[in-house]
Amino acid sequence: MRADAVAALDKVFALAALLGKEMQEALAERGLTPARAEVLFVLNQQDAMVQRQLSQVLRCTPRHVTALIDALEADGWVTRSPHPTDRRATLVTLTDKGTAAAKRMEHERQQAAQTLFGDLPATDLAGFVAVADHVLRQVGASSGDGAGPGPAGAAPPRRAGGPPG
Amino acid sequence: MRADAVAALDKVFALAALLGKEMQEALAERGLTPARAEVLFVLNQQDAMVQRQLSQVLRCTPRHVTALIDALEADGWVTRSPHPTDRRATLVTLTDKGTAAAKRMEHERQQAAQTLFGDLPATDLAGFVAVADHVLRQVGASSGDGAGPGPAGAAPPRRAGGPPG
DNA sequence: CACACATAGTGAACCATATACACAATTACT
DNA sequence: AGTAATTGTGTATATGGTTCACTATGTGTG
Repeated sequence: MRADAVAALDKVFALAALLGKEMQEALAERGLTPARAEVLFVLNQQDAMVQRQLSQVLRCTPRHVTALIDALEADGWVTRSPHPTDRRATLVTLTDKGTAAAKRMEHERQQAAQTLFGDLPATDLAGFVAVADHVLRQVGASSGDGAGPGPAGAAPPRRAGGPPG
Repeated sequence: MRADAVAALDKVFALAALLGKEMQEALAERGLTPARAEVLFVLNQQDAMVQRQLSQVLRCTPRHVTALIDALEADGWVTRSPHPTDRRATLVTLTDKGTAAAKRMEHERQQAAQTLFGDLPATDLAGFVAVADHVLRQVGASSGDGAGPGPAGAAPPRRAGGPPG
């Protein structure tokens, strides 16, 4: 039983919790939520989408897309328009406000990456990413083999600082 | 503008998303949710707590604790009992079922850590944790200085595999 | 003792994320 | 023409949260 492995797992969740909270607060200042911001992000990459497409890209139900677009449309981030050929479908397009927000967020994402990782040696960063990739592979492998219930209590200390042991 | 920094940030979020999803599914199989599981986790560490204490440890509102305990009590994970001296307060105690679940989750958390990180050299792991710590410090520093809006669009690719550039 | 004030839990109402099911309109296929 | 698939959405539900108001207590002060 390696204690450093447990510490590493705790660290990942501490990081996720802190970054997630930070991001959420920054979004809230703009009147956005994570889920809605992601819609803007996706629409900024592949302009104008039908809701069905969005539900596939976002990996959520079509029903939830309806709700997200309802909210985004109400606040003027996107507009709904009829599909030119398919009268069942609805096209979702970013407004100017939505486009500006998406571009700003994309820029700030890269800026944040520089702030957080920018002053680290390239080798350290490469090592970090290599370990992360290793773990990502392990997750995929252990979840697909049908052996056991998986890491049920993996991340109890969701609020940074937890018990590092 | 370092591209590897952006890639590293993406990796962190990919990791968080995947592990989080994995954990949530494992908990669901036991009839638990992340928030409720955390209550069991906390109660297993510091046995028997008053709800007010719980709200402080969990960093949520007392009202939400009421809701969480309602759900946990309904499913037999915990019991409410009157505080011996303070008639306003309510003591929350793990049932046998709750204790067993908490211990099992704690065990599986350590097991998961071994699976995910166990076969990595100690030096790699130490480097990983060092980078994570560095980032945690950076987050704390950049959020407290009141300069700018923070990483608004830091983690759009919440569903693994996003655009690594 | 009486009164003011703080504390503990909760009802009511609300928002965000997300799901399943049912259903009407429309399109595609036979 | 008729059946099957597709698209969006109404309704209901679960989870994670919050704020506000209110009751029942405890605590401290004059």
